[in-house]
This record gives sequence, structure tokens and C-alpha cells, in this order.
Amino acid sequence: MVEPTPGYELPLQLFAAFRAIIDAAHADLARHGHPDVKPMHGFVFQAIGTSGTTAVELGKRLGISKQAAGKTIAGLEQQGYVERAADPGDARRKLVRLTAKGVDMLAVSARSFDAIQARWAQTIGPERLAALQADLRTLAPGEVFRLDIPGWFGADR
Amino acid sequence: MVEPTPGYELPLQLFAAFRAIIDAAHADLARHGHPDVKPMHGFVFQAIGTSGTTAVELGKRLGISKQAAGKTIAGLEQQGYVERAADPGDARRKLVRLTAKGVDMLAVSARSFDAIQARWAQTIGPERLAALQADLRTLAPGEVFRLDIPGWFGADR
DNA sequence: CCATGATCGACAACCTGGTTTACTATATGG
DNA sequence: CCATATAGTAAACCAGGTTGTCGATCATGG
Repeated sequence: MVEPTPGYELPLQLFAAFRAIIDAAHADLARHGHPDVKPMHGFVFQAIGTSGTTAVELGKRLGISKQAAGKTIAGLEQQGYVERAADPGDARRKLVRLTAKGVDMLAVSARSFDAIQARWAQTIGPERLAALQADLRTLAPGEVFRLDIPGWFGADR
Repeated sequence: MVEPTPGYELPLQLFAAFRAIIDAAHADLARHGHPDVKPMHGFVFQAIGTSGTTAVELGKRLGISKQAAGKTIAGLEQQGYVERAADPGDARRKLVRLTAKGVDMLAVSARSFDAIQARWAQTIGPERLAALQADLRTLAPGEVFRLDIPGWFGADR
């Protein structure tokens, strides 16, 4: 058995695992008062962080245009997860910060991710999970997380 | 150090690894005569397979509506990757099959995925990679691969 | 001190891909 | 022979991303 699996299975497995985590986390979120957040939003909140940011900065962190970041912020503002305030030191900028609701969502999702990780550690053993993560770090060295999934996946150009 | 990484890193690592593979494969494809295929298309080709399928069947396999499948097929047909023919046994159905170009693309991508897998095996060691794949299979047991990434990622639940 | 250039946020037009709803054509079974 | 189910297509719409543009506001160099 030199070649147990065809090479195309590896990316599928990676993605299935990714999706399994995200789905589990969002099932958790729905159960804890955040039924309307989309998978994307979690990453946006993470990128905003507790100290706030601006549209341009958010765009850079997520690897999308500032316009796209602005649209996302507008949507999140309407849902009550973030709020915008003028920057006292620079009238061009608008500070984007998480509301209490946004902070709560971030806390719930952090707990959820930790719980999932713990469950996985229990399933395959903590040392196996640690090895898995170490190997992933080696193979896909830590780049910034980029959020342009739809465009990346579907558009090439 | 009981908890070396916060739980939210795990999905990010998984996705980064997934993306690294896909990007490498498509760089390969671009170098071998298929510069205009998008990440999505590879999965579509895989779902069509060498024996062909229909729009409805394709939609089921990819977890998207038959209309979306039809649109994708139309695009691929225009690019010369698939062709449609009437089903002699059922005048409602239209058989979708890969053209020679489509088959070639599938072959190139298969070779590419194998090469990437081999490279990874070399990097972390074959037994580590085997362990990684075995663990992923355990943690995200083999579901059907679903292609509705854009909608899934961005749609509410 | 001010002109020039860079930066921030917003708007508009457009693209891709997905969804729902609706309709036609063809099978199939009571 | 008719009722129902299925295959494919089209239209209208939505979400999210992109580029291009613009006004307002800094920052800097002459």
C-alpha cells in the first residue's frame, strides 16, 4: 500500500474538517442567542477585535477591498453587532467597534471553538491533535487569514 | 502549557492548508494549458466524472440547485470543457460529458494533487501525513463533498 | 502658509454565482 | 387516457466582491 489515497482527497478532507468546525460553532452560536450570524461574520469579528478598527484596516486584514469591507460593516451595523464613531484625532476616519452584542458573539464563539478543539483532542488524543496542528503550520505557514472566499473560489482573474 | 493555541486557530489552519493545496494545483493547471479554470471547476469536473451526468444529478452531488448546476454547465460548455447531448432513452434528459479538454484538465489536476501530496509527505514525513489524513477522516467522517461554498459561507442559517 | 499629494470613507456600475418561482416538455403509472 | 412526477430552462432577485470615481481631510515640502 504505497498510495492509499488519491491526492485529490487531501484538500477535500481539509475542507470537510474546516466546515465541520464552522458548522458546529454556528450551531452553538444559534443556540446561544446569535442565530443570524453567518460563518463569514465570525472571521470579521475576529479581525475587528475588541479594540476596534477602520474600514481600510479591516479590508487589509481580510484581504478584500476597502469597499467590500465597508459594505460588510454596514450590514453588521444594521444587525447591531458593530457601531461606527468618528475618530476624534482624524476626521476622515471612522472607528468601527463591536457592540456589547458583538462582544458577546465573539465570546460565545471563542468558547465554542475551544470546546470543539477539546472534543477533537479527546477523540484522537491530545498529542495527535498537537501533531496535526504542528504539521499544518509547517505545510501552510501562517499567512494572514483572507476572507475573499467567494471571489477566490469562483472567480479567477 | 496546557492550551498552546486558542481554538479559533484550528479552523484557520485547516482552511489555509486547503487553500494552499488548491492554489498550488491551479498554478500547475495554468502552467499546463488551463489558465482559466477556477478552483470551483475542479470540483465540478470531479462531480461530473468521466462517465457523465445530468444537471439534476450534478446539482444533487454538489449540494446546489439544478438551476445553479445548469448555469455552471452552460459556462463550462462555452469554455469547451463539457458538452451536452440528448439522452436517447429519455428526451427530457441531457447528458453532460467532459470533452477531451475537460478530461485533460482532470488528468492534469489529478497529477498535480498527487504531486502536492507527495511533496507534503516529503516535508513532514509519510507517516505523519498518513496520521493527519487518518485523523481528519475520524474527525470529519466522509460526507458528500458539497460545493455551495459561496452560499454556505455567506448565507444565514 | 499654502499647494500638492496621499488617505479615508462612500457611491455607482458591474460581475459571478446562488436562490426561488414559474413554465414547458416528456415519462410513467393508476 | 389522464394525473402526477421529473428534466431542463428562464426570469427576477440577492449577496458579496471588484474597479473607478469623488469629496473631505490629513500631511508634507517648497
